[in-house]
Amino acid sequence: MSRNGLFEALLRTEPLFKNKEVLRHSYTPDELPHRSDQINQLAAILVSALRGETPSNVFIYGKTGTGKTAVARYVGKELAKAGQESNTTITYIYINCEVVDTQYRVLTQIANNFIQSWSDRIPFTGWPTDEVYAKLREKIEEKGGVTVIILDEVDKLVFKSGDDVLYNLSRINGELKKARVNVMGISNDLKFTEFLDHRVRSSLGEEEIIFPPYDARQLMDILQQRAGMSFKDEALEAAVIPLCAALAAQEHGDARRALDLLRVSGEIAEREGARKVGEAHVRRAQNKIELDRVTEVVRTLPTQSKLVLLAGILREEGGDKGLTTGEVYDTYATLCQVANMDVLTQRRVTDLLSELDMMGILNARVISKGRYGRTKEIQLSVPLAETKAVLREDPLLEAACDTPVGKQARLGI
DNA sequence: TGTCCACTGGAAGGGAGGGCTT
DNA sequence: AAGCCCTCCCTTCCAGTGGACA
Repeated sequence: MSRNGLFEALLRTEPLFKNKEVLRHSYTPDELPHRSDQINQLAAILVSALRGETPSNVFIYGKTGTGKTAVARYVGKELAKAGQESNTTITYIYINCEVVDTQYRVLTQIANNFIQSWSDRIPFTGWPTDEVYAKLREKIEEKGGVTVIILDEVDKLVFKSGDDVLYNLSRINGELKKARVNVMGISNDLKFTEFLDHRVRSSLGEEEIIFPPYDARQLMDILQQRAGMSFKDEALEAAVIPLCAALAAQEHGDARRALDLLRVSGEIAEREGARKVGEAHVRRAQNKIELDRVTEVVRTLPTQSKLVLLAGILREEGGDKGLTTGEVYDTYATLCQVANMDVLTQRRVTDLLSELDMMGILNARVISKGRYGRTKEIQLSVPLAETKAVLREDPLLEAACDTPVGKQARLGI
């Protein structure tokens, strides 16, 4: 084959996408279908900023992929735009607390928004926190008007660093003369305010907006809108969008998942050189997304958890069904020796099993076997061969992967 | 009906490691 | 550099338990 031949075939296939970016998470569309209620609610709260008053702080709740971030950013941008037109100073700052997850970094990030020159910026580390806070106050005062701060995934911040940031931000208006600050917290954990100091809770939760999950029909509208922008005409078979919507609706109405499905289906179809995206591509995309998720989770597991998981896999491969904690632990202990790792106590392994259960890698339910005691019945919920292949990538586990266990070991295989 | 198994899962505390302050 | 504090991972200890079996 000539050197050109490698790409020739790929180049000859007609692309199905017009603009793939539209399907990515980072894209904020100009129109948000089925969210006009929430947009209006939020706008009604924030409109007082345009009148020079302090808007109430807001907490926004809703599961992943329900449009919280998109709505908050959209309204924030519109508000800033309206501020410009009416000559009111409105600053809008968006912070994702999964990335910026300490009090120091949040305050620094906000303050640096007001500081243009690099040399005056607050450094990543070094300053005492209250000095950063003082600088932030000074800068907000200098700028004047209303500063809207959006703290996305604020629950991550509170769980990692406590509610000090929220407490400080909720007090800041009392210390400002002309300027005003409004905080908008976004969380997908409905119960998370229980962990907050009551003063913070009452001050930041002045208004609450709930984002319900999308149902299948609403997801279809969203997909339709984005498909029009991202795919070429006639690139999708009629069944594709309803199927993506139905599958995502089963996953608690996650629009992000629906868009992922559509994008991955398109990628698979394109790679195969298909002229249209069909139902089969969506099914394959569904499997691929799920496998990618599992692979990623398993790959980043700590070694001890990997060994516990491997113990389960080897036992199930050997034909053992309905494993108990004791059985998994025995095998785990053997594998530790092979891998030359410390053997943890059974108590600790119980916790690791519970963690794997929570991650959806296995199913552990407590059962009683009467005379023969009470235990967890463990069943893996990931494909054995693929998961084992991921574990084998870890050099520490290579030898352990080929250890005969359970029935096999007894038969001397 | 009582016993007893094989655990479960809470509580408390040790110790390593990282980050911050002095 | 030293000291302090916090977090994470782990151990030890132990009371509690659903249900098969005698």
